[in-house]
Amino acid sequence: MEVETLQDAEETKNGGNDFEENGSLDPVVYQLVRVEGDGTLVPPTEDEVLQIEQFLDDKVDLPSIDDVGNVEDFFTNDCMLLKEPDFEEGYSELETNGEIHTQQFDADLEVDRLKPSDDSLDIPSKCTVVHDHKPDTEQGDNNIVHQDNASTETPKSTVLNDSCSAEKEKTDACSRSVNNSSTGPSVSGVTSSVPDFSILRGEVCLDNLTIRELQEAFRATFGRETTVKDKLWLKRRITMGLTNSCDVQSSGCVVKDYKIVCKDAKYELPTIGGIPKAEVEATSLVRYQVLGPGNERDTPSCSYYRSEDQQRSSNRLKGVSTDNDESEGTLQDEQGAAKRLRKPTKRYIEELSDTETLDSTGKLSSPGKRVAHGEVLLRQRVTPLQEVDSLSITYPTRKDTFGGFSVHVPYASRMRRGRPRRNFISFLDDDPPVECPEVQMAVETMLGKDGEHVNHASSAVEVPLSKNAEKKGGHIETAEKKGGHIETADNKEIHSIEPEDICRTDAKTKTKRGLKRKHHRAWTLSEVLKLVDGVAQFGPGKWSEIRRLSFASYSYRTSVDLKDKWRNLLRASQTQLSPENDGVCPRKSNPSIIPIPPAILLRVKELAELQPQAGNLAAAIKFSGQSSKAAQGRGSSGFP
DNA sequence: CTTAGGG
DNA sequence: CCCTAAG
Repeated sequence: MEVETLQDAEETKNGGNDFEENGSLDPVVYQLVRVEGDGTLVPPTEDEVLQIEQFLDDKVDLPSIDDVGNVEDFFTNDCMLLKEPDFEEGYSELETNGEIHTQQFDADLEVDRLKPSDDSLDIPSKCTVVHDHKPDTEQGDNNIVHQDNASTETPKSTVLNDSCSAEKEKTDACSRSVNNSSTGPSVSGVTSSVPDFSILRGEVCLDNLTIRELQEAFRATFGRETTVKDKLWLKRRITMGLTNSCDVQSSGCVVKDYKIVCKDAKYELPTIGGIPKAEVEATSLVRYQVLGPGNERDTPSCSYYRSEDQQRSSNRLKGVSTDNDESEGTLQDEQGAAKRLRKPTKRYIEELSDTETLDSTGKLSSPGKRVAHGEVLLRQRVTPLQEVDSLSITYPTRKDTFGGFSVHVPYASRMRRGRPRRNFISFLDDDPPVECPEVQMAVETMLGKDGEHVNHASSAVEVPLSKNAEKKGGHIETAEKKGGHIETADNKEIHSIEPEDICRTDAKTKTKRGLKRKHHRAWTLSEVLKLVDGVAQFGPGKWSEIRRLSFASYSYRTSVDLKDKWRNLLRASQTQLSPENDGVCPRKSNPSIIPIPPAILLRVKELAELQPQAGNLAAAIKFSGQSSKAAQGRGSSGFP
């Protein structure tokens, strides 16, 4: 089920939350259990709970999700959701409830959107008002249109699988340029591989755009093409993408510098706090999209780029007036001084000596280059107890016993950190034995004990920004306040092995760190947006502030997380927007990763350039990793 | 405890 | 994400 469909369902009904309002909600409680081969039921491990719990706080804001099929998938595996009263009806119940709940969490989205960033206010739990401004005529229209588009547009998988559909989309683009005779003034017939971000620059009323321009805007927004020719749909999608909200007006929205400004100025996206960004945009955009790195004027030598990307950034920081043609050494010294000096960590030292013995060719002088090497070493340490050859894929497995059965399970996914599978009946009957503190928290907040947090918790339903498209399980939320306890699951993950996990698992056992690794939570679009806005407000480095004010509702994001994510965003904005990559996912065009919308990356880039400029010059941002790669621009044969 | 950086 | 160093 796609988001817009759900949303429309809610729009037409507009009363999807009624049952929630009057509190007559049927307190159906789902419990997660594992079904064994003999039909016995076994309580979940903590891991499984965690997997499910993840969807508690994740909220859907991505344009496309696969739900229905996954729900079915979910039941084909060894986990299922049981309706507490009589789990025999679990299946049908889930389906109906699934719809209800999706509607509901759609409403929760609204809560989230309406929520002031400081999170200090109590938000009314219903937001039916939100949809009132939508003309009724449009609602019906939308319903039809959306269904239509769902089938005409490239399959949903393309949303999640950008690279694989690249070819197809290109052909689509070709045929489109033939079929579509509409003349877009600024959009050339040639579908360049680089999205035309300029379509969103300045003040553009989406209503005035042609279909093709809308498509281009869509592309600039989502980083992928679309063949949808429906204006309404396109406008809504673009607006949704730019506002990161499902609640958008179908018309009357004006794009102003990548952000949606509604005509009635009723709401406006959080802006980069008062910072004049127009000119920066102009320069940075042009440079990256059109000129490319190799075309910066005052940088004639190629070695300049190859040497340090931070130099480029520092130059950009200084604006157009890069009269600062200092030598590399000078710049590096400058930045080296700005950087906090730090002596190697113990672990690092250990690794150094370790690799020294293992591999004399290890470059001790350049620790940064040793990353790949280190990973290899880690992998080599994996010593699976057993290996089971299944379908030509060899998974490291270990033996485990489920209720008397001895089976092989993937090594990584069977870190049983949960309770033993005893006392199953009481598990169903008693209060949900919440072991994970996060789940505990979520449940508590949903129970309404903490009035301030109730809405936050229920509004924190979002689809991860990047998830494994091919093997994602269902995720339908059942967030209820009345003791409802949410279970969704990503079943397939149970059967798949993330190499990373193997490494981690092994590393943990090796190092005997009993500490539980924090449950991985993919960053969602809205989280990223919040982060970006936070940085815009408080500046980079004020992570605790950002966390307190912008991430009050996301208890699981620490300031370190924010910092890390920002670092990644910087890298992404560096890599993903560079002309060489043609906007394609850098990492082997990994299909499982939904690229961060270019619009957001642009903001990141702007901030990265703006902030240090405001502060001191030497505080240039250091880009690492791909920076040298990204900097190795090819020819200066610019773009049209 | 917070931030910065390397892993 | 984790870990550690430095404030």
